[in-house]
Amino acid sequence: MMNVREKEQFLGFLRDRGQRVTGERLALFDEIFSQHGHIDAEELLAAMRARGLKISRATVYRNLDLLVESGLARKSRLGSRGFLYEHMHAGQQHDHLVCAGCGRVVEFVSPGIVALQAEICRAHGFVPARHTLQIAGLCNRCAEEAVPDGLASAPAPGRMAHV
Amino acid sequence: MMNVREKEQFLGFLRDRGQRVTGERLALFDEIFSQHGHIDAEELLAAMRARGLKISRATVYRNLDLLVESGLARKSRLGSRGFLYEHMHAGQQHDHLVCAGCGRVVEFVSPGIVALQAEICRAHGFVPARHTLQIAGLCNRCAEEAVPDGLASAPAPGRMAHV
DNA sequence: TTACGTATTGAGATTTTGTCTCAATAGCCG
DNA sequence: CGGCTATTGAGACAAAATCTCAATACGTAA
Repeated sequence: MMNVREKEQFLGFLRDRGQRVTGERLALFDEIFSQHGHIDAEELLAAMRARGLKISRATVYRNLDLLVESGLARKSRLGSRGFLYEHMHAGQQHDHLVCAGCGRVVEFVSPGIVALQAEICRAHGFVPARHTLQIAGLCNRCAEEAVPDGLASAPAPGRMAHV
Repeated sequence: MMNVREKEQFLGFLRDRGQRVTGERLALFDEIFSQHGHIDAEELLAAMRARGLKISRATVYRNLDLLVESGLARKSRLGSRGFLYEHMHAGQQHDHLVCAGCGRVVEFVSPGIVALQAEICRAHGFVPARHTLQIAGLCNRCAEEAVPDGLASAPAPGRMAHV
């Protein structure tokens, strides 16, 4: 089984707060860690039901928030409506590049932003906790507007990169 | 009258797109430029009605989007629900520092983030357009948890600063 | 292992936020 | 001024998330 470390972190989080380890919580954990990109609560619910699990919408919403509080998931708004969730791995903070044309989301990790965050917080007497950086622009394909067929390769969306 | 330059920009924007200059649009423009911080659509609607203006909710929502398209307003999600709007001054892009304790929002301008945005986009073949950076942390007052009475001064919230 | 107290769940109602409809109104242009 | 049509208003509608409360199941202690 993958995600042993993260699951332990989740169980520890629940124990520390005196909250119960329920079948629904474990199932939701497994589901979000089996998903690759960003996914919304409704899709997550549908995916779990498709696997034969019987779970209520309210439970999914409630426990997604719990996962976010535990630091194992992140809630963000990359589209125009609704929140999207993604699982997190310990200590790994990444940001998003969103194409205004096709909506494609590329994740990236930038040491620069971490330094910048510290600098800005120092200047304003804040203790930094976390940040959200979203850059909107046009991806190579959308920037060329009318792309000639068969010329551009089709790179896999949602890959991770370092800057 | 203030905001002459911005109002001209708005009128020009409408003309360029062949859209009409209506009383409601001008009133919304005046209202959002009379507001200082971030405000949501419902509050804006209430404020306009409190001034004796007769305007519909749909019109406020529609024209807020129009102001955003014109570049004179920005729509963001600083709280947990709903969108907040703020007026913009030509060419000025700022970001937000949000206190996780008291919710106070401090605006800042950072040349560093602009450079970073360009660098990241170059690395991924994106043409940069705009970005949203939100840093969450604890402000000086909240960081001290239990603040001794009368010790801390009460700085005005929502001020603008440069880094 | 069982029994108990209580956190958690499920199903649907409800709230919240924003969009849509379409007849009436009012800009804009000749 | 008069006509064409974008825009507005009022409320219906839709989407997303939260709330309610009885039923269930987790954790603890005997």
